[in-house]
Amino acid sequence: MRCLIVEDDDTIAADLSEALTRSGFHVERRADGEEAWFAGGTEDYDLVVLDLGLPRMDGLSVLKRWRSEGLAMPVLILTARGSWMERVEGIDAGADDYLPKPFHMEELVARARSLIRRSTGHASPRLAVGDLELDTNRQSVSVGGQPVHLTPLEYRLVNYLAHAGTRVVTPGELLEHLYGDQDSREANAVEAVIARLRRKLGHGVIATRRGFGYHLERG
Amino acid sequence: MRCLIVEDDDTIAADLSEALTRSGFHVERRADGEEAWFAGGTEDYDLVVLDLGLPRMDGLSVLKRWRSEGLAMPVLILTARGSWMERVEGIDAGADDYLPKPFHMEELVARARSLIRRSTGHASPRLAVGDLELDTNRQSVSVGGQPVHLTPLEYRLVNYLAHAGTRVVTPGELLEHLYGDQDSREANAVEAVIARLRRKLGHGVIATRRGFGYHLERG
DNA sequence: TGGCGGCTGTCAGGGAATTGTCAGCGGGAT
DNA sequence: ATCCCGCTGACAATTCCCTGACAGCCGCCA
Repeated sequence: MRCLIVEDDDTIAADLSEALTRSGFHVERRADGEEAWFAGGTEDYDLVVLDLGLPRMDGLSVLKRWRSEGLAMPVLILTARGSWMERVEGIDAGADDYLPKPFHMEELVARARSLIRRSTGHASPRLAVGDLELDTNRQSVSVGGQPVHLTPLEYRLVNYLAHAGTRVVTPGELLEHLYGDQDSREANAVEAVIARLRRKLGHGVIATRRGFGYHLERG
Repeated sequence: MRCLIVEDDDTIAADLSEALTRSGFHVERRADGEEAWFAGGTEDYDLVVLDLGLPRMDGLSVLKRWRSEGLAMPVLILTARGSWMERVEGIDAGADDYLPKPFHMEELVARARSLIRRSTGHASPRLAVGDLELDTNRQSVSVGGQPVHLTPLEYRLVNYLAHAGTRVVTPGELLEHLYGDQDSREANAVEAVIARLRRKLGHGVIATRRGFGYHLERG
């Protein structure tokens, strides 16, 4: 984990650096706002600890500029004790956390870890088999990078096939999973959906094993 | 956004409720730990505000139980002033934030919004999806630079969609997060709001995925 | 207190997308 | 060659969604 400390006071910076290093961060430090802004935009940090009172460009401006440039790394700001307005401003500017000075190093480290924990794990769950890509979060499907519009039933079928990987799935299995079996459709229903899917996805995606069932074509 | 307040003091709870409601949350409240634990496990909240001193089960235990059950919603705990040990414990138990009592409502609201941002993967308080721009600090919405006047309910819906990015949101999800589902509206209520929104925002902003739900149009 | 206006839930009608069924066709397997 | 399984286009029923109208509710102001 790579951490940027933005702090003009040498003593505090050294303490921060030591505590964070000890808990496993690779630490870099900038002492003024402009340098900090540049570093944050150029390098890729997992966490920024930002003091608000800085030479050349104050912390809030640095933060706002980062956010308006679309930089999303977690930022923990250090504020003066008791000045809650400052904290509100910081949060409104896009800070993820603040810590009033003076603070205990244990607390800083705890919050740093908490921020890291939060910021990771926002990946959207995706499945890919061959040319087919399926984003289960957005419930969208694409083939060779091209998004394809699917109806709910079509999506459910592809979803099931994708979860099966390249295993062969029988029509009966599909019937059961698409309709839940209580009101049974004619067996042909599945074939019809498959046909519509092939028209949309192209004919190289869903393969038929005559007598057995269907499976997705491996890449 | 749906928020659970866990607080045994009626006055504080009422103040919290009012402030959060005003800034666009649907608020529910529980007064003791056990009820809170149950509600948190049963319903789907976007945020929990948790007091530590509670009847029947204390706040930290509630929080730990939630986390051990795999519930990941953001939790903001209210702690006694100055007891930093309590704060560290809270964070270790899985809290995402804390606020020492007494506090200013503005700060609570700012932190609540910040937590929502973080949990939905947004850094800036200004969300932009396609032509739509939403300022969570000012609770204002504009399309293509033109400010649009929205009613509270309309704002809450757009707010929820914007935090979801371009993910497809089902009507049921909207129903739950806008109203909570204790008093369930007819499903049509959501459609009605969507229709009114489209009249105001234009018809290229909110897209329908028939059979799935709604999502904002990407830029 | 009473009227007024804004907000929001409900209802009913209509239009469009979705999907099950059917019948005919084609192509592999034996 | 023949049989059978599976494919496909057409069609109809159904489901889903949009919209305008209306009414209840609440807060505001005279």
